Amino acid sequence: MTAGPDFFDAGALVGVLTAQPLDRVLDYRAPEGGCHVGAFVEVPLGPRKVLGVVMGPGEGGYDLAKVRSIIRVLDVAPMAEEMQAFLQKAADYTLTPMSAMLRLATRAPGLGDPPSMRKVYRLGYSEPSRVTDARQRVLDVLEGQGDQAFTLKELSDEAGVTSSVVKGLVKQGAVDEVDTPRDTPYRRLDPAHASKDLTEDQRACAQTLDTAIQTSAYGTTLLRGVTGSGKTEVYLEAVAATLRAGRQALVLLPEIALTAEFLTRVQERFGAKPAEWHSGVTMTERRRCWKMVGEGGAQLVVGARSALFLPFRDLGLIVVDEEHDTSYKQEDGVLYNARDMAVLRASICGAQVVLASATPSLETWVNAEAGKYTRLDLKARFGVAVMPELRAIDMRSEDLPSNRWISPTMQAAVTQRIERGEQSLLFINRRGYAPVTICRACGHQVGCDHCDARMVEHRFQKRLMCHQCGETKPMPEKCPACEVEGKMAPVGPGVERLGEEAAALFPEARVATLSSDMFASARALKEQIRAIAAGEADIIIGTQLVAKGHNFPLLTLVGVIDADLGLQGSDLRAAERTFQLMRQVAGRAGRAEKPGAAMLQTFQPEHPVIRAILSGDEEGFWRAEAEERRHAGVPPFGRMAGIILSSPDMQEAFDLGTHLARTDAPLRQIGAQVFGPAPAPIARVRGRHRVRLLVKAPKGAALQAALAQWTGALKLPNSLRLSVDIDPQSFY
DNA sequence: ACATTTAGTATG
DNA sequence: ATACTAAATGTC
Repeated sequence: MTAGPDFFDAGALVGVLTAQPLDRVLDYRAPEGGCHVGAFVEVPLGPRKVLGVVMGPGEGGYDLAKVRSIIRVLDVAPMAEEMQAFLQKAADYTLTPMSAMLRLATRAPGLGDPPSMRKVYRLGYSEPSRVTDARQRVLDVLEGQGDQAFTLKELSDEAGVTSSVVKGLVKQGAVDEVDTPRDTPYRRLDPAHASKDLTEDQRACAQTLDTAIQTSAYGTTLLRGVTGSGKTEVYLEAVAATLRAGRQALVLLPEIALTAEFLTRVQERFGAKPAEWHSGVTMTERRRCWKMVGEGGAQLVVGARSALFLPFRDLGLIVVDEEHDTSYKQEDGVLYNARDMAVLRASICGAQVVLASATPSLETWVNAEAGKYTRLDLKARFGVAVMPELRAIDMRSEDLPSNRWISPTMQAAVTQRIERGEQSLLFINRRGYAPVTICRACGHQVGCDHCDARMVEHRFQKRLMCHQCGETKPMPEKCPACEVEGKMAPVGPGVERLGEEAAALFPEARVATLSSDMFASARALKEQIRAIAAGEADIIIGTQLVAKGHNFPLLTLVGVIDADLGLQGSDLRAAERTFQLMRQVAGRAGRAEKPGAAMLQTFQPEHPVIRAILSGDEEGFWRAEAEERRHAGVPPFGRMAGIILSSPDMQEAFDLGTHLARTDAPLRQIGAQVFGPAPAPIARVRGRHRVRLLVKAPKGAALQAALAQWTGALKLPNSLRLSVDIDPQSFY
């Protein structure tokens, strides 16, 4: 109980932030024994007991007779000053109440539980009467790990014996059974356990990262390298350097499905598995992870984006693997981009960030070009990869009935593969239901008269609507550009529809469909992928999912059904996404010795993006795309925000949106424009209709302040909810 | 008249 | 969030 400016004696007035959605600090009296700033506490709130954190001295100004007392200080590591600063800055940036940030940062069950005990096992002092094989393995494991304690499960698994073998040794005193607090430290990771032989290239990159880590200062590095170039080995060396420096490391992965494989690699490199943090982890394990991260009993955490809000004590490195992946953007609740928040957190606590990707996001590429990030390029390990033959199929000259998507040219190419016993992949770059209206004669897409966006068909109203500004018009009979009649068609083939078409076109072929919403579990999906790799399908139909680093040795043709869907207009990142997908998918075709080909069906073969993809000029693509965005004043050369209004009543949400759009004075003040209201990217969530406004502001503008002023003036009815999405990712 | 659902409000 | 109160609606 040290006194000091951050300590409050029993009965002193302190300010406590609770995880309840009251966006202010409430006054309480310090408990028996006093408390420090940052202490996690249990406080009475109305009739309930809730979790809170001591923020500082109380504000006063509230009837002192009504101030209640903190019930107790919880038995967890207090919130570090850096963590508090991080949450505050993240709250300010994303315009999220601090209470919501605190909730994010305390998403572990049973934090307030009294400490309970569990049994762990260590090497004992007496010899066992009979040393069987199984018993010897148990003793070997314990001897190999020094003074490390194992749970019964960890020990028996590691030794490959049943728990009764361990229990037998306990009875004889050869193994010690000790009661310890329930949440035990994770096994130590040994940075020297099994250093891999790195290539010259990898070693150079690892060396640069090592040097950066030794500065103990903030810095961000873009680590570029195609699949198979050994990015993982390089950043695992950065993890090793961090562990040697005695600091903690965090590796963020975009998909839970990929963590199991990654954990194995960590174990091979460091001799033990790291802590894990994602939605699939059990409650008990979550609590252990949270507590141990705070106490320093976890050196490395592998997890999903929310792991960024764990209470690290001394975080020295954050790796964001596949940094361009869109799943880093949280799309409901607190809206944040984990990649950007990683950089923010690192800059506060003096950590290094490694952004790893084969196809970085444009934001990251621009930051690297500007010198804000260090850039490291890994060359392909096995010499220059053989690029597949790339060509466009001009859909304007293909003879194709409406509602058919596989062109005769594509069909011929697939037939050829089937005859040769090779596989074809038909790829759809489509997310959600977002049809585009296109003229099948000239390729013209119907655009909005007021915006840069193209119009999409609205299912209920049988009209075209601009999802940027909400403008509608009837579906035109003839093409506004080439005047041909009856060729206007909504484009939007689904995976299922494409699967049916393939089955009809190739009745003798085995068609496998890969779509994330078609599998109940990650396991079922993995099994399907394994079966395909083994040659149990002739034609694979897939979405983004197949672009994610699977190896199909028999695959020699990739056909992109709708290369245009992503291009032009409604999504500012669409060109970038299309490009990234093509690069990944093209790399997929013909990885083994058989030569591969990629074909893109397009109505716009002269489009710069299609041309850049076909020519394979990566840097050229980024430069051209950056230039276009600079001209348009959109991210990263301008700022954007979305305002999402949700209500059970669509009209109510629209009305408020219209009202907001009319009272945009605070935004005009900073030179920002408002578009909308229009249906939000996800127009209905749990029975609530969602309407969105888009705000576009110049780069230097004080966007958050203006938005706060703008939306703060409203008094919302209970049924309506408003949330602000800074740097939105979805535009459909 | 009473129970049941719904909307609104306060929480130190 | 959540527990409570007040108001509105429904049932016997």
